Amino acid sequence: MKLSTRSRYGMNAMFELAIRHGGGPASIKDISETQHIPEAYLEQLFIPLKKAGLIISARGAQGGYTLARDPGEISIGAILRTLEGSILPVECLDDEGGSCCDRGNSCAGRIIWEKLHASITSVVDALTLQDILQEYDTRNKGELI
Amino acid sequence: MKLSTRSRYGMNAMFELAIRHGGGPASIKDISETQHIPEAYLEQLFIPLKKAGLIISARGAQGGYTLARDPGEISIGAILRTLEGSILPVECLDDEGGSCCDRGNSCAGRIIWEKLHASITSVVDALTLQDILQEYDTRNKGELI
DNA sequence: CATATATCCGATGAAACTACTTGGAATTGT
DNA sequence: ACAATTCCAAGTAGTTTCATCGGATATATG
Repeated sequence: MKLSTRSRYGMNAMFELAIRHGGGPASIKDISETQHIPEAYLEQLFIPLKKAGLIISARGAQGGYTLARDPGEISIGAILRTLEGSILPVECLDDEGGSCCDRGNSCAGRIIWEKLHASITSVVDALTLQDILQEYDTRNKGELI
Repeated sequence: MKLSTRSRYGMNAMFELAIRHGGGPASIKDISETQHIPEAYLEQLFIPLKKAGLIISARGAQGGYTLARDPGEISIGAILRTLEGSILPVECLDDEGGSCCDRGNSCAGRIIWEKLHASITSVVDALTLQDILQEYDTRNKGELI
């Protein structure tokens, strides 16, 4: 029931890439400094994000990472699923013969989870980096930087 | 992003108590057998649930546990919060001076979390054990027990 | 070409957490 | 008295999380 450090770091890194979108590639060093993420750790987080096709890398000097698509086309859900693994690990699913409890096929956990999962996915899949960017701008408007 | 075993066990145990509500107290032994929860482990889960005032215990022979209120008055949210600890552990909160990143007060993780949290709580706080009971009955209607 | 700058890659390690166990003391219905 | 049952405080094995380290590989730039 909480955002792991992994997700938070990864999320913030993606957010940072969104902010810099349009400029050149951003290096791990730059991102980790701005977002206060351990350099070597962030490197690891970028591996699955790259594999998932959410970011693109450029090796060598002046290299770094870029969003693979516009911020409006990358959903928070996609990022979260990539970092966190599947968002729906109810072990109590598809067990043949109600092995979950002795009370038939539908245990409480399953019923609850289904409702919870539907709610969570509807939120994170509808939300894009662009939305976060916008909200961020709104909030920091007028604040002392 | 998943229901821990702890939550699932605790949830199912509470569900079991809801089913038995109105009858006498149910012992840990009975519950753990029906719901396939390790006995000694369930014992531990009941401690916080009792402290939170969600269940009542009766010691001695023929003792056991009972829901403290009617199933309709116990929300899934209350149970989850009790078992899981606070549902809102964004470390990146109330840090003075934007220590989260160098980009002002509102980091991406925070914005996302707030939306996610609002969505989750609205679901789990509106849902009661009674609702689960009902859904459970509906689903298992006509099924071979 | 040489070099500094980066990503890539695989292994390793410490700390925290999770799931579960153990052993026994205290309480209470029969 | 006795058996059933909650209460309580540690302890433990396994997993996961959060990293770190060392070096190989690629590439702009001078």
